[in-house]
Amino acid sequence: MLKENRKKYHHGDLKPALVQAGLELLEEVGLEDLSLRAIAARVGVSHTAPKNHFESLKGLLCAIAAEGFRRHAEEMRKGVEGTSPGKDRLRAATAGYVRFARENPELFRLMFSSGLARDETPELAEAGAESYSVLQSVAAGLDWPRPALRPELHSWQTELLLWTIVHGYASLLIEGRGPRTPHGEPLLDVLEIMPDFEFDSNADRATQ
Amino acid sequence: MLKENRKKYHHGDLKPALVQAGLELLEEVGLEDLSLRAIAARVGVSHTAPKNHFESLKGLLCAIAAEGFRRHAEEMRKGVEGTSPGKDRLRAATAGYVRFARENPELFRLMFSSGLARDETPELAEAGAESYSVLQSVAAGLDWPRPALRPELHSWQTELLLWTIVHGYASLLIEGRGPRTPHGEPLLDVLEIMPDFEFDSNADRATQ
DNA sequence: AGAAAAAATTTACACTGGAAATATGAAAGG
DNA sequence: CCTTTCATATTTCCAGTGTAAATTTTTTCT
Repeated sequence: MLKENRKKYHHGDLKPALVQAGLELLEEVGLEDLSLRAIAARVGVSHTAPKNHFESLKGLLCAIAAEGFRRHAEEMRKGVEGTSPGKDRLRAATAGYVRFARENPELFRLMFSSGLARDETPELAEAGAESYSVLQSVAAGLDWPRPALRPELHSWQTELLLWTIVHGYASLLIEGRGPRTPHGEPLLDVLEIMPDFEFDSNADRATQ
Repeated sequence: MLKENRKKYHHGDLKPALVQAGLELLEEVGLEDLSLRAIAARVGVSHTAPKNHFESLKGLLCAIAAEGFRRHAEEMRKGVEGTSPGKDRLRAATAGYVRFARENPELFRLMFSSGLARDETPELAEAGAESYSVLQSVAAGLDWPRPALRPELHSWQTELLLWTIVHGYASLLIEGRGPRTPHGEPLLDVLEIMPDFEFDSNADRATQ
């Protein structure tokens, strides 16, 4: 009986509005200065209104981070689609991963460096898994044949290695601690240091 | 004229005492709940006393993080000394890096994920560089001969790759987002996924 | 219409970091 | 020895934070 297109009561859709406002404010003021009261004020409600939709500030942050993971996954998928398994796909996925971090540094920090994973909601866990699954599918294209340097690596190790490299890279980059070229400029392309995985045309049939 | 062993005035050595108390409280209550007032209270002074030694809370956090980087470097050096350049040294350094992160997760987050690098003090910058230099010296042992997979990699790229892998690994580990084996257990040894660098006895002479 | 439930506000409280004025105590100069 | 000086620490105050409880407003259901 709910008419979705009609404003239902006081605000209408406060819950998603808070998430949206939080996403905006997050990049504007930074993670440490993001406050529940400021988010509520931007939406135009009192600072206790969110309590009806989120248990606490942490709950709201979980929802914001979850939306972040969905966009993170989308950013990688966007680049990946249309590429063939192998180097092009790897380039597209890693580029998407790093691009997302550079364009949403505070959101990226909320997702990965805020300790939110310790008490994450089911929604957040699922969104995080969705993001990782994109990387997994890319790694699947590298799984067979195996990386030349470690012929004995299992596929889950290849995935982990890929994730570790691209994540460490993005983390250090947005934190301002490197990576930099010897000339001091930020190194923006992770592929410049990515170890060569071995590709050939048989990669397709290995990707189930 | 200063007699170091005698209490000099009100407190004595408030500055290092605050850093020490901060290091302790940090791991006890976590980065987000660490407060200036709690640190001051632990030392037994008023919450405005730190103002005489640190410009603000951020300044105190910088001093804590700097001490963290020194211990971080020490943790790696401790394992590295006595090893010969190559795989053993790599194992020791990476193990130290990850061990430090596991034993001081909140401190590690303060050092690398708190956005402190944006307005870091000279002390913090120097301590961070000291820590990185240990990794550099280890990478030097891998520099010649070059990693098998990317024969064209420059030495700074090898350093960066090594740093990226071990840092991404430690970050994901303490954040609880992986890395995990397929059975769900945390993967504690980064070498299980580390790409093989090529070593031989000539590595020594290449390390100047 | 009236009852029930949901949503949002008001008020209050215990925290936080920082600014300003004040007090304390140690060192230095006569 | 006494006083001055100055770094150190305290007291007081303020604006801001998240959360809980009681209350008001609006929607929904019978």
